[in-house]
Amino acid sequence: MATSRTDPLTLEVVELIGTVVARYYEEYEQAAAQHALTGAQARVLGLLSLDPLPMRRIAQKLKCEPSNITGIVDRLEARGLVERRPDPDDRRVKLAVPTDEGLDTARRLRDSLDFAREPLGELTEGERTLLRDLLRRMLGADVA
Amino acid sequence: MATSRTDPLTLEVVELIGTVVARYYEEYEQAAAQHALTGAQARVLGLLSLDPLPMRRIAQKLKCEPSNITGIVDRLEARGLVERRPDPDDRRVKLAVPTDEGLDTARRLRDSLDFAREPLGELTEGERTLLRDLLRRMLGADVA
DNA sequence: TATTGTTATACTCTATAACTATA
DNA sequence: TATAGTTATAGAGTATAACAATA
Repeated sequence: MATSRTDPLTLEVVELIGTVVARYYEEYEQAAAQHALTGAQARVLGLLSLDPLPMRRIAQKLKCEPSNITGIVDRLEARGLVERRPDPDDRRVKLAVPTDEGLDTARRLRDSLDFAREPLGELTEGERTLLRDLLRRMLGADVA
Repeated sequence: MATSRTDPLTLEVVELIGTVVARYYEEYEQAAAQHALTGAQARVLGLLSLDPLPMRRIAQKLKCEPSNITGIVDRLEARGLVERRPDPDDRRVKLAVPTDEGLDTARRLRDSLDFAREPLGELTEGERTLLRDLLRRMLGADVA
């Protein structure tokens, strides 16, 4: 475990990252609302648009209790964006699968997420490369 | 308004930032929970620990409706972490002021927020300076 | 017996609208 | 009239515990 740093430079970087986080979150919620989705619904739909998943796996990805996913998928299913399908290999499992409309909504949601694309326009290609490498190193094994 | 970029490099940086945001949020909620606070309560307490504020100003800072702040401050007040004080200049206004215990809790909360301090340990001082400058440029006027 | 998904419950956060006390 | 804070209400997310179906 690395020693915590409290020098002014590190504290400023932490504060800057906090600002990025706040702005990203805010813009994500706004983008979701523009598609009449809550943040949680948008996150689940975005996840399923990459790959259909059993209910339990969704909870693991979102780091919440499986019982919560029931309601979120209920609401996405009522909107016609997601379907529950039985898993032929294990009849206990239900796969949550996006419908065509769900995939389309997920795609438009991604396109409307201008955050960090617009601010990144302030940087040159070389600077974006530098930023990418620094973030990769910061995040370590997770993105290796 | 800058043109949105969809080149692979920019998309990767956006995804990396998304990872940072998810991890930061998760760790913030955990740190709050360790002090028996919700995320919203921790954010309000952290804000007030810098500067006591009228209820309405808290809502503006958190970008939510003023009616929500009533309940959050109610719960912080019930815990003895915050007090409502009348504003002598305008008797409509109530100032939310952290108690000594509230200030102490806010300080310990900040100390336990190791996020972005620990991962930043992976970077040299020169790299942290570089990251700081890139984030400043990205965020533009907000942090000028 | 263990696991998957669900239900039931309680709490918190959120927005909206109506209310009160001041200004 | 306008503003600050509150209350009332309804919807959504969250964790916990108990349950049915299946493994």
